[in-house]
Amino acid sequence: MAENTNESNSGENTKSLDFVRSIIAEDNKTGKHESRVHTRFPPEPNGYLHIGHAKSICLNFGIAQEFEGLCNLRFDDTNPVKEEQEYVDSIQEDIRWLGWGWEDRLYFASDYFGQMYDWAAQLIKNGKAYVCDLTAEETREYRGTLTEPGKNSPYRGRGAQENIELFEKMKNGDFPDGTKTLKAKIDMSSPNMNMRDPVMYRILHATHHRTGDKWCIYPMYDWAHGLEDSIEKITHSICTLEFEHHRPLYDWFLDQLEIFHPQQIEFARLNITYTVMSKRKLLELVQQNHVLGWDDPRMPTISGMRRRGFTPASIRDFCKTVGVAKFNSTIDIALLEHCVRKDLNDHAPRVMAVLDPLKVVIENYPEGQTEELEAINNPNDPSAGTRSVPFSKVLYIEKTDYMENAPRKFYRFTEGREVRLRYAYFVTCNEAIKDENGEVVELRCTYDPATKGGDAPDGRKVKGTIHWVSAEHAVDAEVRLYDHLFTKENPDDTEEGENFTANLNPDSLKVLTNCKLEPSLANTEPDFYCQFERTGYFCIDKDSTPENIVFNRTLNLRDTWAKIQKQQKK
RNA sequence: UGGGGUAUAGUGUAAUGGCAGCACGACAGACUCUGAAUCUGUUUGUCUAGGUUCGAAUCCUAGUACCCCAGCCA
Repeated sequence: MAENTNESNSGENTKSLDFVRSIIAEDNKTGKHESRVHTRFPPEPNGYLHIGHAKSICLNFGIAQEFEGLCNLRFDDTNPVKEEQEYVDSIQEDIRWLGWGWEDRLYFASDYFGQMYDWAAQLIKNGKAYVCDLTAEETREYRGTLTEPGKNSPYRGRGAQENIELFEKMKNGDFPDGTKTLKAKIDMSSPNMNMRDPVMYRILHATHHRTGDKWCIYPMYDWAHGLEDSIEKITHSICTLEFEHHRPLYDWFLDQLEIFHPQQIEFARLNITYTVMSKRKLLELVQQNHVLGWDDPRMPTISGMRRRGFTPASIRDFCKTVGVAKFNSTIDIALLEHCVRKDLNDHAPRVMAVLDPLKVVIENYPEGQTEELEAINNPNDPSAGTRSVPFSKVLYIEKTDYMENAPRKFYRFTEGREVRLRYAYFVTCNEAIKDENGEVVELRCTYDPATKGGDAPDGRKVKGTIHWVSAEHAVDAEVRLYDHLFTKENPDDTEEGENFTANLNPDSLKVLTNCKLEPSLANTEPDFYCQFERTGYFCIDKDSTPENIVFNRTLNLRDTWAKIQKQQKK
């Protein structure tokens, strides 16, 4: 089932299961559905997948894997005016990238339109459905309100034969859009609005991305979805909470038809702080150019997170960690970031790169000399080996690694303080040279030749170790820094009359163009990712070219010093 | 004020009548050639009020708060 997932836990073990898995384990035990487990992920191809979908994907494909069952990918393409092939393609790419597969079980609701039509005719013959001539507005009026019952449509009493004929004419395109619907005959006074004669088919003279102009009537979700599940012999139809009060209708259709009856189970959708999760809002961000596209690295879309450098394993880990329940919760984005850092920490090779360069001259280092120093690729993974990094008289370090009149707690460069250049030497700063504006532009330093490699033979210690890049050998690059897309935990927390976009973070993207990389980064693969030591995790952006190397910052490293500074400012 | 749901630490999530646990966060310390990682410790919780019981997060009763539903969207 899953192509490269490590997570495995048998659905039968005694570990605590979430409520969905508990239901399934129980059904398995009692032999319901012959102890078969078959789930499905049923996206509508009307947008890009986001992290909320990933939760559902991991749930459905994960359950199938754990219970040794199957999970189908099914496009719920019942509304041609909103759906496009582009989305069909991107959705498949994203699910595969996440590490899941569906073998030959790729299905489309549109392939079932014929069967659905026949079943509708059956309901009509049984007096359970009728063609209604009410307009959309009239239908709304007849439906009643939350506290008042609706009233029967004047067309409710049409005979079966008349209904059949009208329905066939609807199918044949004899009526314009919106003039007729097929409705289920249930109960206009039901306290559940969904049961007040819900629409099963509407007339839509629209070209469908798969069936073309073959159909001009299209089934509504409530009518279609259970049938799709039933046709595919789905045992457990897992969906989100808002479908809870659609379940009686889901059940009603299947009962009337007396066909295979899957069990619908609802769970709470995923919410995360500092971002939005509705397709509508994501679309608005894209269309109003608040972001650069669906795959903007700040977006919570799968494609955005992929471009940002989040790994499939970390997203799967996150989805597993957040759990499954019916409580409407909001997950702290720090948990997502934790899962990403955890995976990257294990696998990302370390390199040195300077984002905001400050020139350093080692005054007592021989002019024109270059030494190759050995650097460890991943301290957490000895098998990653080592590489050599060139050292010379003129270097770059981060501007933030020097401070004038630094406090004792500042372990980096300040006049007279000895620090270690990682894998290189102990170096002492003698003087900071300033430009006419008083800004520090260069550090004059001396090194201790006896400390080559980074250790002092006399055993003396230094508190600080900083990264550096040899100026002569440095590779230039552009680096894009990302931060939360919104400044508020809940972007919908707005002033009266404001839209969630009022909470957009103006600093969510910062582009740095004068970054200096160690030379090993001159040629990298398109999907290369790494850790810039002491800075964060980075990956090559799709905009990167050999002439203009572009890195995205996936996430910064946790930064205790920044935290201390922030506290002192308060 | 119709109906359907849900309430456990700052945020999530376990415990199915028997010691309220875990993760993330926060805080403190150890270690450190990444102020990272790692390790150790601390902190904070059963929505409220009654009841049943030797014993209640769990069962009962009554409240409270929040979410969802009046598309020919899904």
